Amino acid sequence: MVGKDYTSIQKQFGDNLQKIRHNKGLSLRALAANCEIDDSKISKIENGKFNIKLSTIIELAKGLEVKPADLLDF
Amino acid sequence: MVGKDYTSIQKQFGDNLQKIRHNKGLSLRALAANCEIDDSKISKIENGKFNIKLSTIIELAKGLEVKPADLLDF
DNA sequence: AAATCTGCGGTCACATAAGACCGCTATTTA
DNA sequence: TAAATAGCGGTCTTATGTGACCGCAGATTT
Repeated sequence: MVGKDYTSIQKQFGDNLQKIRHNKGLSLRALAANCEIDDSKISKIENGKFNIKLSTIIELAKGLEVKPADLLDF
Repeated sequence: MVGKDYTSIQKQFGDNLQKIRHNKGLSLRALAANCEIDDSKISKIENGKFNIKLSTIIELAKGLEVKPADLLDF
């Protein structure tokens, strides 16, 4: 373990992402189709397994049709 | 060039970051001291040279005393 | 029962952010 | 005029996110 642990933030982000996706009534594969991100990866993100990059946040927001800032509103 | 190009989004993020930093009257080194991120790296981020991770967005927000979402509000 | 959908876990090569440095050029100030 | 201060560019190693896959269990639909 070299750096700090960010799994808590990753989980918060993931929970928020999943909540928004459910609100939009989208399945993992449906969202995946909208944003060119593999569905298994979105699953991992929702479960707090990744410290994703800015570009991925942008893509997810696009696929969900929300503002990028909304994904960080938690 | 393997993936998409996100420099435009990186630049927008960087501009926004710099604007907020200036609003707070902080120098690169002052902000760096607040968030444990090297000042030269913050400079590069502000100039759109990095596709930073979620954890870095969180750290910058902490150092600037703003909400993470504010950094994506552009 | 069979087909489909949904969420999720794992693999592997590759690209790149992170982290910790150094040092230069201006500009400001003591 | 010397010394901080501010912005920025470059280097090197290491850690890890990305992208593209595969396959499975459980629920739902036909």
